[in-house]
Amino acid sequence: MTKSPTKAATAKTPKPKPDAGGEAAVPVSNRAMRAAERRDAIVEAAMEEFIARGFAATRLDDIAKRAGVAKGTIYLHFKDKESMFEELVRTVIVPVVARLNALPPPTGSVRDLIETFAGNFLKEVIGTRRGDLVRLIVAEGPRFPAVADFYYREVVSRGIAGMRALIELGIARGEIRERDLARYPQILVAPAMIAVIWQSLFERHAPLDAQDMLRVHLDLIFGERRTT
Amino acid sequence: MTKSPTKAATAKTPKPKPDAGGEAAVPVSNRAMRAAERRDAIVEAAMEEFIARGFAATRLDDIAKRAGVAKGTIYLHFKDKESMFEELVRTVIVPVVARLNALPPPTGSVRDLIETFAGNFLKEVIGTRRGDLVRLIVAEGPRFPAVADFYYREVVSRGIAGMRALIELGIARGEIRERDLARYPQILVAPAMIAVIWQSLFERHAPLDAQDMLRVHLDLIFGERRTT
DNA sequence: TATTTATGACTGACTAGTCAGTCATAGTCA
DNA sequence: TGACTATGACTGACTAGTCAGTCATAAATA
Repeated sequence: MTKSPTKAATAKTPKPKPDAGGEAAVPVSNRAMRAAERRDAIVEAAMEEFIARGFAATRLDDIAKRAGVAKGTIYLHFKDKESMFEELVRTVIVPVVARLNALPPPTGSVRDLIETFAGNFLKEVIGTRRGDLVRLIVAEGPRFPAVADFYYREVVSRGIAGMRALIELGIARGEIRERDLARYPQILVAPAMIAVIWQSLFERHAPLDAQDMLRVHLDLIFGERRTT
Repeated sequence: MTKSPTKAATAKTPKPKPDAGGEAAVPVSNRAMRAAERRDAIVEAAMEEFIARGFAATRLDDIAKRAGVAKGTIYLHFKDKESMFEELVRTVIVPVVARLNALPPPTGSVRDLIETFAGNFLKEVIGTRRGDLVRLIVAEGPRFPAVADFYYREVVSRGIAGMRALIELGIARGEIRERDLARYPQILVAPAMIAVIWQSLFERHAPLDAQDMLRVHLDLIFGERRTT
């Protein structure tokens, strides 16, 4: 994504930048647009590299090369490697949170709600780049309190609160038996997190059918299986 | 640190005198003994540093200093930084696995067995150095296939197999309703893993009563709470 | 042309790994 | 037993290399 067809071809390109055809929308100045494009390319490249090598072992030269940009350009957008990492996490996570917040169409049973949510999670996180980001946060969190704080505030605490609300609704409606579950929404989420980590580490040893696993887990919580 | 004669300054063994006689059994030569001691000191120091900083950001100089040893000494025991890391993981994990293998005294209900197991896990892993090691493996696994392989082979696959056996026993005895659980022992273990990670990352934001959480989870699996 | 933006060669700090030399200990002999 | 030699564990200064961050210069843009 954002691979932006153009500049990708190394900085070498003499820039056949005719823009003749009218390049569609040019909302901001052409210049600002290209700058934003570059920033995105850098973020994407950095994400790739950080996930693959971790913070300390990632070289800015590699990020620059992958982004098709000179190293100095990175410093036009970010103060240093560390703050780049922190901003990166924010940049990638914020839209996901926004999407999840706009989720619940209050229809059907609580189980349906949660199942929909799990489906989205499955599609959008487990086994994707974003899943790897989660693993990266787990990995680097202790060395980046700012990242851990941010992640807790924006993702974990909200997620826990949302899940708790759903659980309480489920209890009130009689869908969920175990009343103590509301005290530990982590239990509801745990298998999904495990699936994320499993895919990163052990997929090649023993592939995991995350979807099916989550279904079994929901059966456990909501009682007997609902007829599919 | 002042090279002076008593460089042994580390807590490790002032060892002012070899005292030939006393010391009951001195099976190996004094020399070999001290070498082994040093190796242990290095392993311990390396564990500390790797957990705190991750593989790439850890300096061998720091490990040496913490172990009270010169840098060159490390290379008498390990080929290089990478294989030191790998051996370290083995060294720390093997005894734990050994202990777990010698565990189940086949008494009581399946729930009792699992509860005992969870209690041990709580005491020995969650919130301890070993828990941090687990997080470290999650963090570095993708960059150290050898470590991930080892961990999968020695810990994960055995743990999953063991849990599956317990679950099947529980189903056979009618203690566990959800038959599909046997296909995903991960579900049984997930909250414990989450607890490990939570303690590492979010304890200061929101402390987690892991013991209580695991109890609730078992209630979920085994049906109504058993009278404590 | 003047100004803004991008480049990449360069620098300086830092570190994994080496190795010639030291010295406590084990071994040998008178 | 005491003296003398051999061993090899240990040391730490050093080398060769790496990489984050800088900045003079070039390119693009207005």
